[in-house]
Amino acid sequence: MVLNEAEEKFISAWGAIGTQWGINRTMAQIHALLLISEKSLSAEEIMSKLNISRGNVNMNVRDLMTWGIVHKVLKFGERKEFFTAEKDIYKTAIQILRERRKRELVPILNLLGDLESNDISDDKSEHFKKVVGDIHSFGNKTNKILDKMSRADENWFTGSLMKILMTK
Amino acid sequence: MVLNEAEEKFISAWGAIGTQWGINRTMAQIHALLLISEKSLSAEEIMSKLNISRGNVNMNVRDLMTWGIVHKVLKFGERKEFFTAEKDIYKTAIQILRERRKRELVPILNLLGDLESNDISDDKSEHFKKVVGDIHSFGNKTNKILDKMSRADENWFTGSLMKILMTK
DNA sequence: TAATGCTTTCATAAAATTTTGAAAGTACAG
DNA sequence: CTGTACTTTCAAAATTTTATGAAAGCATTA
Repeated sequence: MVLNEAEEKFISAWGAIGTQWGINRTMAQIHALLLISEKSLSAEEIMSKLNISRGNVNMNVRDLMTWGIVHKVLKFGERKEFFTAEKDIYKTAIQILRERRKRELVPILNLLGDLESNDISDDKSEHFKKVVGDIHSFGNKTNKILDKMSRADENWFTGSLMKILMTK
Repeated sequence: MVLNEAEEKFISAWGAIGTQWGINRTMAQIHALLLISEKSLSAEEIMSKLNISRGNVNMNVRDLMTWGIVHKVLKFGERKEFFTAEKDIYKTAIQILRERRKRELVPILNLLGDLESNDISDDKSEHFKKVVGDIHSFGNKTNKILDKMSRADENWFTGSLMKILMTK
């Protein structure tokens, strides 16, 4: 149960990219492994292919499931649980976009709103208000765009948006 | 030389968001501090406002400069160096987009290309080839879109793109 | 009910990242 | 050239994050 060179390179690269984007390496590697596995894998198999502990697999697989890009698969007659990754890369990307928007962008927009409305402090300078206002406004626009994008279909993304951009 | 409550909240939040996106907390906080400082600040001032060491300031400020979102300011008659952040949040976002594309997306596209062309390993399955191919193709499209976007002007982003998306 | 086969938890260990601060480096002024 | 006012470096310390694995939990089967 060993990975070949190409598979290893792919998994390593996925892990490295994940790290740069604030995702823990092992979680990204499990995702990569499940992507390139045609069949769903058991915890046992993930452990042995990536050489990691049971607890580590359990935690990271569950985390991947909260992102909605890995799913549990139950096989008839098998007591064990198996896991599989969404294989459509477009769907995967949209799902990550959607989750990050919800988990990270929305909360900071709320905070910026608070900073603007609440009179937390009297000595807020005009400059501070402007910076916060600008970021809030830009963030709101981005939020709307991402929200729409996450509802658009793939054809729109690779077709219309591409054309609009490329003919500019 | 103390920050008020609103300023502290803003800086903390910026640091927290940075962390989630793979940027070290202090670096993000220095950026936030420079954003809300109308005047450029010396290393000394950053140290005392954020309560961090000289070395830490030096390393992170230099890193922020490599991202092109913080700049050195020299004042006549002053031996000291001062630092300032780009205050236009749109320009800042585009600059970060541009750098991440260059530093992170381009290298992974190169690797995916290698995995496809080189015969690194004989036993590459059809499924593996498909996954790598799909990701490569999606990555290439995204790369082109981001490249174009990073050249577009703000009006296009907040005007045209918005309209296109909102009327869908 | 007890044994079995598996999943989950979580305190502790290990690893990775970040921070410190003293020493070395640099450049300018006198 | 020497002193001064700064900046930079980097080994070691502190902190944060991640991983381990044994024990507890939970169904199912005998």
